[in-house]
Amino acid sequence: MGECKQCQSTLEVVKAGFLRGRQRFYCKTCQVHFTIKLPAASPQKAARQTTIIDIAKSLGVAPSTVSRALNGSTDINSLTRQEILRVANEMDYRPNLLAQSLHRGETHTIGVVIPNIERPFFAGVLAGIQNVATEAGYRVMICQSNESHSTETLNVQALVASRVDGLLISHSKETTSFEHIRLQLKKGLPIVHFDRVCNEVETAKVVQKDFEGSFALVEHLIQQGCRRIAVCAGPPQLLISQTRLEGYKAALRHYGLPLDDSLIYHTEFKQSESLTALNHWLSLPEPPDGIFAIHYGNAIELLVELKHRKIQIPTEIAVVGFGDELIAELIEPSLTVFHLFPFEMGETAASLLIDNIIHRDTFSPIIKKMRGELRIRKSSIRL
Amino acid sequence: MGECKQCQSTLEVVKAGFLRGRQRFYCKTCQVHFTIKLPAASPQKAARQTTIIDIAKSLGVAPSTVSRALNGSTDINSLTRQEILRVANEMDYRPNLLAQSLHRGETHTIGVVIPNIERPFFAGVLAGIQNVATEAGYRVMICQSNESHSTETLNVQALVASRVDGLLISHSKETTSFEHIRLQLKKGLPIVHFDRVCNEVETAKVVQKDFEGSFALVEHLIQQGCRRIAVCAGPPQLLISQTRLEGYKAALRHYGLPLDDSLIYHTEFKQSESLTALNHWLSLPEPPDGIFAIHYGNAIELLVELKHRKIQIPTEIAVVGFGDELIAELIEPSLTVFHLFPFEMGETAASLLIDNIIHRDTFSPIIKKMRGELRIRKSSIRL
DNA sequence: GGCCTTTTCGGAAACGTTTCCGATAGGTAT
DNA sequence: ATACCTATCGGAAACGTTTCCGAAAAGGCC
Repeated sequence: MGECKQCQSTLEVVKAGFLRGRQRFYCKTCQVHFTIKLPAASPQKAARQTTIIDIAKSLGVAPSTVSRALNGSTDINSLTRQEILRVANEMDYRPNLLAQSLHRGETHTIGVVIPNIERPFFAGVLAGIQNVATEAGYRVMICQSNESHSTETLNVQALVASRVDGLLISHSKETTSFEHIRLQLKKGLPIVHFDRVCNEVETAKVVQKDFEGSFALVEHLIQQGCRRIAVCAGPPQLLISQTRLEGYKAALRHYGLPLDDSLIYHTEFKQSESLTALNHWLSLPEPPDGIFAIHYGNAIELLVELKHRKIQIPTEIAVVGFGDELIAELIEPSLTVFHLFPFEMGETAASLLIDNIIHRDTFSPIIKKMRGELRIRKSSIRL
Repeated sequence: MGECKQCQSTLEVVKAGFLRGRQRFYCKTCQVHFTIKLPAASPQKAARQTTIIDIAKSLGVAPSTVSRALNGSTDINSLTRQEILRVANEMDYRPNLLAQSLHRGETHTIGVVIPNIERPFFAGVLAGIQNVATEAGYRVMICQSNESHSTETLNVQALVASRVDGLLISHSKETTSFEHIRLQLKKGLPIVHFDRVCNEVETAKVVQKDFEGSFALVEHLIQQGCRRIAVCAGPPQLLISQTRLEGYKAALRHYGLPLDDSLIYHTEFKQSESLTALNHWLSLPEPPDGIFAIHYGNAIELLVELKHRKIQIPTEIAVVGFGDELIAELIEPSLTVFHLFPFEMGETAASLLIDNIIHRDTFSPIIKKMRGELRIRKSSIRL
């Protein structure tokens, strides 16, 4: 029998069931239950970072004093502070950001949700975001939706669980419902949309010149003599696809060209699709003499495929694309594009968000439009 | 005079200095000091996420019970659990990961330090890391060193302050001292190097076939008839530069070709440098008939510049590069490369690290070498 | 010496969660 | 009724910070 904790006697001790695998006892004199402690076996303790308490103990002061010394409070003797700073440095003290964040209720971290980190456009945006965020003392946590709506929702939840101070998001191509955004917005989380934005929720947004860029590209094709201009449109759900398509249509209308639905082909950013699109167009009684690809990836693919089929670019078919990359300049013939500035977009979005975080009250659902410029290259010069 | 908190009388109350701007009093009867509270003004309270305590209160149970219900403990009645889960769902409860991490002493987050997120190679690695990490329930925090040693050190410190469970790092080109790594290693932080590794510290490492790839590329050039092969080497400090240069030298030696130092040109990954390198080589009494660029970026630049100068590729000068990208295939002439698998490298590094985190005890400084393959294209086929 | 002051520090609460430990209520055998 | 048992819950401590509040000490002024 065990020995009672209070009376130290074993006389009136009886068994009293099991608790978490350990025998339980009851002392009738003391009317108290107890169990026998196991010799806790874990000498394998993970090395800890030094804490404020460690410093406090080693100097014989209170933790609050150490905190004051480290945070530059005036409520402290300068000699005490010096000593504390010395010891802190000696012990390589690093404040535990988790504890700080938990206490302050803010993490100084912003969450980013993008479709894919490998796409150069988004990588550029990320670099811009990091640049501004780091400058402002914010960390960045990145998630990829992989173009899946459910993953995007999970991403948002994960970032919210990590208690990010704000969210930057560019939607997946599947996303047509925005409840996951609305829910967090209602809870007061600052959110800024960029590139693939939506009209359904009231957030600050950073967008490209989607309409203007498309208009300029198509206008350029028309000025180069193209009369039947096909468009390789993106996923029809995406707002940017729609806006760019609008720009295309507006240009046709403006120059009095007919709108032919058989020349509009929607793709899902997948490799093979531009080929099926091309096959479709070439099988038409009147094939196109110009192609506008909403997404630069499709433009490159089309260029390669046209070359492969020995179709002359730009004389037989001219090609232009939206968005830019080194490859557009180096491929032959070089590709006419509407050049974007992803880095700047990232910077703009991040500074908008951080502003939004700091001044929660004076928020307005502003929409910022990034600059962009027509870069005319060989794939479209027919005159 | 103020009213004493204890005796509620103002008779024996005297002033007693100022404390944080507020008048302080002393009650002589009660021998107690006190100040008058200001009416705290902050109705503008940031919306809070619902907590376990909120759920507990709304159901009239203890927070520990709610925690048990949410974490699938057996120590709970299934009806109680159902109720708690229902309410939790209703209130859109999300556990505060900060509090969890603080308590558990682990964040389920891994830190990544890379030179630059915009470089396709690193973007690919990142994607691989994210893939494995997400699968294993880990979040990823990314920092860019921008090729600066001091920034890299700051990055490491920031990630440590965030209490990441482990670190993945690819060093900046400036980094020759590894104290920042050694310090964390001593504290027990699991660290895995990838790509730009070093020999100075004992960590697990994931590397490319730097030596073998270089050897294969140079061997290929020799087999194509090249006899004076120049090498556009990277920053001489980087171990991968050294290893790749070794591969180059070994191939020359193996085939009995002389080693000519004037054919070795070190660059710093900057744009203009490949041009100065080219100028240097072309000014030699015996210019090279083949160029091996350690970095694919330089290879592309050289290709463009050679075309620009109307120098025939590969007949006059053949070009090969290390590393691959879409552009290598699409440029004309297409570029012969030693193809790498960045995504797989990221996956390997991440799973190595996570394994290291979970089984801290059975760690060994293993070195994993990724696969790679010679992809022969037009820029080097002379026979 | 009494009154008032400033400087400097310690104690405790709070952030939200998990986990340890014990208490209680209700069993079931003898 | 006694001796044992299980199931289910609450309370409190802990993680590492910051911050609120007050105490102690020491000095100045009349």
